Amino acid sequence: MFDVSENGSLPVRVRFAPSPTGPFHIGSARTALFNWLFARHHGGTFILRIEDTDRKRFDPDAMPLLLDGLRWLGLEWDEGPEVGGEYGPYFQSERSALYQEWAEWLVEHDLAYRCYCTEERLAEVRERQKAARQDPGYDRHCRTLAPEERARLHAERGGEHVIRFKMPLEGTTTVHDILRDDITFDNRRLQDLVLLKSDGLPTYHLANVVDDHFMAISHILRAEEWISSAPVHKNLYAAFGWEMPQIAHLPVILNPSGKGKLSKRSAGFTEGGRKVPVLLHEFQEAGYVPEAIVNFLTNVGWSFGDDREVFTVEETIARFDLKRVNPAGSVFPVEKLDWLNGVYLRDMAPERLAALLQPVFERAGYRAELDRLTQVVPLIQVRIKTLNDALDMAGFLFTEQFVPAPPEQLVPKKMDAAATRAALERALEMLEGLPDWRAETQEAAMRALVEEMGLKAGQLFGALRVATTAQAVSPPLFESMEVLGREASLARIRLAIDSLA
RNA sequence: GCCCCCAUCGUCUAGAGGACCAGGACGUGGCCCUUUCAAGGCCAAGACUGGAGUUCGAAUCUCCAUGGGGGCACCA
Repeated sequence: MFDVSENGSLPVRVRFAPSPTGPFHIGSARTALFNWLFARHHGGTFILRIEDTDRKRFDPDAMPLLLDGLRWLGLEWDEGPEVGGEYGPYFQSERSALYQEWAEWLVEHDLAYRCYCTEERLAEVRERQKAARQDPGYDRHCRTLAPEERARLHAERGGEHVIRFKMPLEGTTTVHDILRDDITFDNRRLQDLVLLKSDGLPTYHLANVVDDHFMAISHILRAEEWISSAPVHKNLYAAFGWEMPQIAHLPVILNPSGKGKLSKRSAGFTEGGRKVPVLLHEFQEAGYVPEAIVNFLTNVGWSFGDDREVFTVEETIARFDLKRVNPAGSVFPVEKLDWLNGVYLRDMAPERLAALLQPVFERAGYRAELDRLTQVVPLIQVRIKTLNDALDMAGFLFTEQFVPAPPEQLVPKKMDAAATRAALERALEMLEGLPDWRAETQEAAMRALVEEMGLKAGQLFGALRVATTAQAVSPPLFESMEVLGREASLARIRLAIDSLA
């Protein structure tokens, strides 16, 4: 039905094919991103296909997480759920008839067979193999059944069976991987994989081949863990007489703190004692922005060139080249994401940052109006690496019930409580008399006071900082006080003076 | 156990036989700036896993070893 003589000249059609079994993992997001970049670079089509053939692991929360996540990252799909397309349906659960039809076709052509083995027998076989130190795998018991025996088993099991692929028993299969060139497998090591499960639904092996064919997929970009089943897929294409898409296996992302690939279980603690986000929504909740995540992800396993680390998606699309993907797995460099996110936050238009900050403050229980946030942004923009950092940095500007710092924290180095109190009293007096509440006006007055009292600027400013913000670290003092407002600032200073009594 | 993939600073990477006593970035350390914290500027330390080949010449090619990773389901 598709006359594909020259695969390389076909229009580029790639798919991201997740299965809705849980939250959206950052590694999957990277696979999606690379597919998307590849499609956009070649002016091709990016397809989203939902591989929901595992009824046991299906998770109803997964779909919204997935779709929202992709959209949040800006990875719009051209065909798939909610947008449709000519090659649908895009849910595998709605394509059962197609898989059954082609599985039967294989059986009819003696390229696959019905297997009646029970799970118990399969487990037994595995046990035996383990005991005998043999390679695990199906023993092909049902591959060569005599017709009578087959009929007997069919009746005995009430017709329940799976369909298995008849792998060639000899020879080798060579798969051409775009990143790794030819990979050759010994067919004797390969399995008679299940194609159609006893519930009538396909396994990945059948579904991906049938769908990729009928959806006219030109290139498969999938994770490295599929390498070992690639030769079976290749044989399946051959059995069907279909041309196999070009294929590239993307490197895995490894766990930052230990061994193995990055997984949900990696969400432990890194050396710095910080929680490592692994799921896309965790990155979102931690206050990372999508542009930073996209930029960050393109730097893992791929590099822009020209010694550049920061670039726009448009630039990435223009340059993206599969051949530059590094086949080696890489540790997830979280610290670099913090830096990059900070870069994006600093370069962002202040209005936009204010808008992004609003929901963050509100979720944290603050009442944060946009115009107020807009005043605050200039004070914190260069000081935050994630949106959430703004909470610690500027929360004091939004609290309705101010909780003062313990009095001992008010006392600067080389001063005692009495001296601090005296300094604050004098400062209060001067601030109260100021003609206006601009930061410059405050600063001029306070610098004069420093002179007058023979203090160091850091001492007075430090005491005022703790008094007005209840923090040892804050945005610049006078700008903070300006935004805080005269009354609130003075009230907090009075509170501090009283606490030093 | 078997099969497969991979291998450059702590980490992410550049490097496709001579331009490399190996470049960039994050992180780290130091200095400058400075009211705290950042940001910014300058500087520094820091790597071709090992061994055999091939070659006039190897981080780059080949082989072996080692190390890391992935896979061996009626999960994807």
